[in-house]
Amino acid sequence: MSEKTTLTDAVHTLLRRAIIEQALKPGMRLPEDTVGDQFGVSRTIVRHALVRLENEGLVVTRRNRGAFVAEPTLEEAKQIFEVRRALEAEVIRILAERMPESGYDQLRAHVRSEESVRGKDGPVSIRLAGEFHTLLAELTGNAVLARYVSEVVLRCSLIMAMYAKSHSSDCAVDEHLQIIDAIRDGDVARARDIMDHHLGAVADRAELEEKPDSVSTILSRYGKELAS
Amino acid sequence: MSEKTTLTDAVHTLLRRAIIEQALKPGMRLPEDTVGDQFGVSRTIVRHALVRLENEGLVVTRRNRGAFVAEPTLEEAKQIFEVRRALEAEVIRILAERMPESGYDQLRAHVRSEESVRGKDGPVSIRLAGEFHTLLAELTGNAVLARYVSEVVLRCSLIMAMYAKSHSSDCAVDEHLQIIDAIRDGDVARARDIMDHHLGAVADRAELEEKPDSVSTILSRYGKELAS
DNA sequence: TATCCGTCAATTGGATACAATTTGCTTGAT
DNA sequence: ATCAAGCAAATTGTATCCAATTGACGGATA
Repeated sequence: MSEKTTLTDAVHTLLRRAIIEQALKPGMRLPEDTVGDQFGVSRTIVRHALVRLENEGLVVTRRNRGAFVAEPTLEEAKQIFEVRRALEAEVIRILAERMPESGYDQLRAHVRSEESVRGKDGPVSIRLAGEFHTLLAELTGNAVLARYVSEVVLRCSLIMAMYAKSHSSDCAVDEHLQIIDAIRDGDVARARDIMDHHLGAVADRAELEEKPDSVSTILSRYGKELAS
Repeated sequence: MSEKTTLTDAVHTLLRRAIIEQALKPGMRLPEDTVGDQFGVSRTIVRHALVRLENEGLVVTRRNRGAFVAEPTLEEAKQIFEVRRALEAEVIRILAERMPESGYDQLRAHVRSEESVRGKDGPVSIRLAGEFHTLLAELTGNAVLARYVSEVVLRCSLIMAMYAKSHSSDCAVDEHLQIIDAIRDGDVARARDIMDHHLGAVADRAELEEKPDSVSTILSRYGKELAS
C-alpha cells in the first residue's frame, strides 16, 4: 500500500533535486527524450515534470527549443530575495504567535543535521540551509505560505549556486539558532532583524561576486549588441 | 507574426477565465475528453492545461478520478487571505517608495472601468476588482511578486465566488481610490490599513455566509466520517 | 432486506506515432 | 572569403492508442 506517488511526481522531484544540487547546472539543456531515456519513462512524463518546474521558476522553456535550467539574472535575484524577505517576515510573525508543540524540537534537530555537515561547502550544505527555512514555513500550518516560501527558497538556492563561490554556511547555522531563540522569546522584531540580516548577507555576498562562469550568459550579452 | 501562443496556453487561459467568472462552478468535474471536444483539441492539450491550473490551485486532481474545479475550504481561504495580506503589504511598501511615472494614470483608468460596471454584481465585477490588485502588483516592477499576487488574487476570486452571495463592489471601488491616494501621499501605514480593512472585510463577509449550496462538499464531510 | 462481492463501463495514466518548427550545416554564388 | 539560400537533422507540438485503476451496477447470500 505504498506507491501512491505518480511517475510525474518522481521525475519532478528528482529533476528538482538535481538542479538544486548543481548536478544540472544553470543554462544546461533538458531535452525531453534524453531525460526520458535516462529515467526510463516517456516524454509525456518528462514534459509534465518540466511544466511544473517551469512554474516553479527553476527551468525556462523556449518555444520549439526545449527546456533549460533557469539562469536567474541579478535583477530576478533581487526580486526573489525581496519577496522572500516579505514572506519569511510573515512566517516569523505567525510563529511568534502560535508555534506548534514539537516545533522547537524539529527545528533544533534540523540545525543539528546542519552542523553535522559544517565545513563542507557542498550542495548538501546549500540544500539543508534551504530546508531550514522551508521547515520554518511549514510549522506555521499555512500550506499556501509554506508552498511559496519553498519556491523562493529553492530559487534562492539556484541563485546561490550560480553567483556565490563559497556558501560558507557557518554563520548561517548560527543565525538559524538565533532566529529560533528570538521566536521562542516572542521577540518578533529581533527575529525579523536577524532574518533580514541573514538574507541580506546572503544576497550581498552573491551580488559581490557576479558570475565568473556561465559562458552562454556572458556571450548572450555580446550577442545582443551585435543584433542592433 | 501573430500566433506565438501555443494551444495549451489558449486552453489554459480560457479555462481559468471560465473558472473565475463562475461559468465553471467549484466542484464541477472537468473530464479531459469533454473539455477537449468542446475546444476541438486533444486530451493531451487539456491535460497540460489542467496541470498548470492545478499548480495555480484553481483545480484539484484526484488519482484516476480526474480534475475538478477547486473547492477551497474555509481553512484554505484563511490561509490564502493571510498570504495575500502579507504580499500586498509588500506591494504597498514598494510602491510608496518607487511608483512608475504612468502608474497613477493606469490605476485611475482601471478604477474608472470598475466604476463603469458599478451596480452589476456579475462575474465581470469580481474579475475587475481582482485585476486592480494585480495591476498594483505589476507596477512594482517585481515580476515574482506580481506573479504571486496574481495567483492569490485569482484564488480569492474563486473563494468569493463560492462563499459570498453578493460581492457588492461599491465600497471596494471607493477603497481602491483611497489606497491610491495613500500611496501617492507616501503614507504606507494608512495604505496598509485600508488594504487590511479591504481584505478583512472581504474575508469576513465570506466567512459569515458559509456555503448554502454545494451538495457534494457537504456530503463529502459526512462521507469522511463514515470512512473511519 | 441489507451487506458483500464480482463484473463492467468510464476515465485517467502512460506510451507511441506523426506533424510542424527550429537550427545548423552544406552548398553555391558574388 | 563572405553571405544567402536551401536542405537535413533534431526537437518539440499534437494526436491517437493501449493499459491500469476506479466507481457503479447488479446479483448472490446470510
